[in-house]
Amino acid sequence: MDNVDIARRFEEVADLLEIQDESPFRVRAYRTAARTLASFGEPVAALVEREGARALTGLPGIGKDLAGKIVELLETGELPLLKELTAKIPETLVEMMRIPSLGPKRARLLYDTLGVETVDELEQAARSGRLVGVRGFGERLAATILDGCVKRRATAGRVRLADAEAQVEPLLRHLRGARGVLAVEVAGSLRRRKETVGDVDILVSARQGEPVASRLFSYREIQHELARGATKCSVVLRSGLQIDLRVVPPESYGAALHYFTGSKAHNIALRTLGVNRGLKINEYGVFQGDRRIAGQAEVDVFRAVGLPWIPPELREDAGEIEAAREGRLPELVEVGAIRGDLHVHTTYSDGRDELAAMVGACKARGYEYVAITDHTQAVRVAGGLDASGFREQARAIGRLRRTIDGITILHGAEVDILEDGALDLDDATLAALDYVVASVHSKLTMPEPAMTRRVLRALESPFVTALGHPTGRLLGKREPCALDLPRIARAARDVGALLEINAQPERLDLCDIHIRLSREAGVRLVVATDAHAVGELDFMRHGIDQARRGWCAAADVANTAPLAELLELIGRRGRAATAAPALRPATATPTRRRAPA
DNA sequence: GCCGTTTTCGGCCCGACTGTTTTCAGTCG
Repeated sequence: MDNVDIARRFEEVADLLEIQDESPFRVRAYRTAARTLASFGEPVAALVEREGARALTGLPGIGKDLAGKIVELLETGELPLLKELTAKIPETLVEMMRIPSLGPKRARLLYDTLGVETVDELEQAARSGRLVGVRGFGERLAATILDGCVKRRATAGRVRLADAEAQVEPLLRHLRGARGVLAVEVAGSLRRRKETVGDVDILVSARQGEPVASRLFSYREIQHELARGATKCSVVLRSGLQIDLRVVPPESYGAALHYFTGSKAHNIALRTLGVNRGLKINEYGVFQGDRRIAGQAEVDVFRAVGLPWIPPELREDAGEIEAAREGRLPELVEVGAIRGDLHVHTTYSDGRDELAAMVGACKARGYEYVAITDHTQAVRVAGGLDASGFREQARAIGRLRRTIDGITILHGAEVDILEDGALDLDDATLAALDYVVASVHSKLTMPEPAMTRRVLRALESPFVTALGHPTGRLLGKREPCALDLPRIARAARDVGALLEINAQPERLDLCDIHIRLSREAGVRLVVATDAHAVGELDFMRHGIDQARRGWCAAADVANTAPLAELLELIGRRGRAATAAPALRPATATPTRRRAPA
């Protein structure tokens, strides 16, 4: 039972308590504890073993009672409270509660009056008209609920960040055309760069709300309206994405931006700081009595409670407020700091663009280096290379190095980690490469101990530079494989291997929590696109978003280093001596090659 | 259920909007 498992149990308890109309503060206590656990870098089991159960009460939001429940879960894997709660009401009500407009109260009411227990039953009840007539339910609410059931089936609730962003850009441009608009900005989880978003919050600064609302409702992609108020509107786009729009006057814009960026937990924590200073913080400003003392700029809201500005990516109430107070906020890595892409495919395997095109595109981006990392043969669908294939590619890269200057080409591979942890390429071939990404592509459902052993064995190879897309997850499609990530991180640190933050929008693997945990374990990370075409080199920014959510500074990311430093870094592995000849042409100064035209 | 430079008891963030109901509860962020 790891931290995330325990956190999940606590969330379940919170949901069930809420449905049973328990004290909202008790509910919140479980949610706070769940968040603390989910983002805690070390397994709590290890903490308990080392310092005893009492140490748990040192964690934020965990007191004597919850510490006891954690220990109980660690020892027995069971939580009697959870059993007690599910004996009283079905767990499936929790799913029902996720339907928009249905909360704990209404879910409970429908269960009590109609015996509705699941989302499917809810949908049937809505279709048959049985909802109307239940106290507090009219035609409109029934229709909204039915719509929510259908949508839930279609989208499973959340949209990938990159997809949401692509839909929002044109809408933002549309809104900027409204009369009297001073500023338009995205807030919410999109601004926090969360990997998936439930809906999109847009904030507009303007004196008058009505022209902005009219402008919104004239947008052609709108499917239907959910709410239309003087300062707050909600619509659903044809794609199913929900947009919430808020209009505030300029003197409140900063406060509103902070407010609607969230996260909710971060806001609560910040407001509590305000309360302690006799301040009231809401979306209109920071108030001392009736007097507004801040609100125009976001930074002033933080200043009012004695904090520096905190980047949106960190606002999860996961230690950022404490770090800000103590001056420990990291200076987050930016996409402009990236000096090269270290995971790139070409037509040698399953890439869609030729070697020269990929290298040229990297050079055009201003990169100092690129690692060409085609698949090995185990990945048959990808047309992976064998040893002779890599020798042939090496010759092609050699020729290209003589004709292109200004960028250093590292010859690499994305070598498959086989079922037993062996690598899909012989040592001699691996030794001739400059950069080796080792990745799992098959048998992703192995149990955790076996999968962990498999990856640990791969990391033992002195030729492995980085572990590629470590958990193999595909957002919304495939769960991460069972892997003892903290252990992998420690092993990577000990052997000097890098952990990859794969920037493919559907991977974003590692996730934010694992990145932070790895960083804190002292592992160096690498943000790489895994590009299979020139256009995918743009994915770098998605990987950087993820790195920032994981508290990474530039120094935590290997490919922000200049070439010489990078080579030193990856050369720390045992293969430095053998790899040196292969690197020599790559490190030659550009002036020794082609003369400038 | 947590927490404490107001406190070990009594607080616990704050407001907009909807739909339903005749003054407000529920939901949402």
